[in-house]
Amino acid sequence: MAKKDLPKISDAEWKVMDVLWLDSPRSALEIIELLDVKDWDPKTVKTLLFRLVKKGVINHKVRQREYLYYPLIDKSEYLKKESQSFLDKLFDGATAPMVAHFIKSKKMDKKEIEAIKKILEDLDA
Amino acid sequence: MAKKDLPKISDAEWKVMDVLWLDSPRSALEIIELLDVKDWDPKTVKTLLFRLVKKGVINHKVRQREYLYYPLIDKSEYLKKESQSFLDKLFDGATAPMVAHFIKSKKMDKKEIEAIKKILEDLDA
DNA sequence: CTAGAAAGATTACGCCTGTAATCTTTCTGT
DNA sequence: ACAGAAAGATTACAGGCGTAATCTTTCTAG
Repeated sequence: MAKKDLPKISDAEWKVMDVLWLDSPRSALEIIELLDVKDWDPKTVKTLLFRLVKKGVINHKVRQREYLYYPLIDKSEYLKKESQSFLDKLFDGATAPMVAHFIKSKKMDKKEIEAIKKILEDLDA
Repeated sequence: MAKKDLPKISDAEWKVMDVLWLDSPRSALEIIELLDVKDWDPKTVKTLLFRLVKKGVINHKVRQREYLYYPLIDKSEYLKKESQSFLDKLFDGATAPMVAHFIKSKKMDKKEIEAIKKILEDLDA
């Protein structure tokens, strides 16, 4: 289970993946419309899809004369990987200080704070 | 106070900055020795320093025939910026789910958990 | 059946990055 | 005073990325 070989996904590619992770398969057209980035040329999105296929992150099957794209790798894999490198790079791998940073800087409302407390309590159990 | 114009720092440059943020000013030689990355050619580090100067992230003053480098921008500025984009990209800006992700996936020890609880308690006060 | 539209495939292009090598200037030791 | 070392400055170079434009193939409307 060598999972270090996750292909790298660039920021722009990530936005495309977010659409596919939400629901798939999707045609190129659908993806273009569902993207939160509205000012990309359709050609640009096609390029990103092409690169993602080449990298082995997604694949497509044919429906008539267009493709339906779908992810080959779970978002959770990438979440784990990206979270880890974020943690390592900015907080030298130490979780608590990182969490502290966010808690202190992001001014969460009561509800969010309670949600986190709940999670912590459950850990104890 | 437009602070959006923080120059971008690459991963390799970040490692150099970590040394300077820890303590400065430092000569190129000192930086090379203090880096946790040991297999970089000294030339590589010089290049990174050069680029950082060009970007306006650090500066240097002359001591005899060598330079002493020091940061012009606080680490906290970059922490804020990078944390925010991490949060936006992976968790759509929602802090609580992000924190939950780390708490659940990172298996912190008792002490870390207590530390975070403490921070949360203090918020309430 | 044919011309234009629409999908996908290929190519483009400049900037950033990682990773140095080479060139230039300036000390330093003999 | 001069040669070699050492710092910094400039140049290199391939691969990734953002952002498309162009080329090719294939449908579809008349």
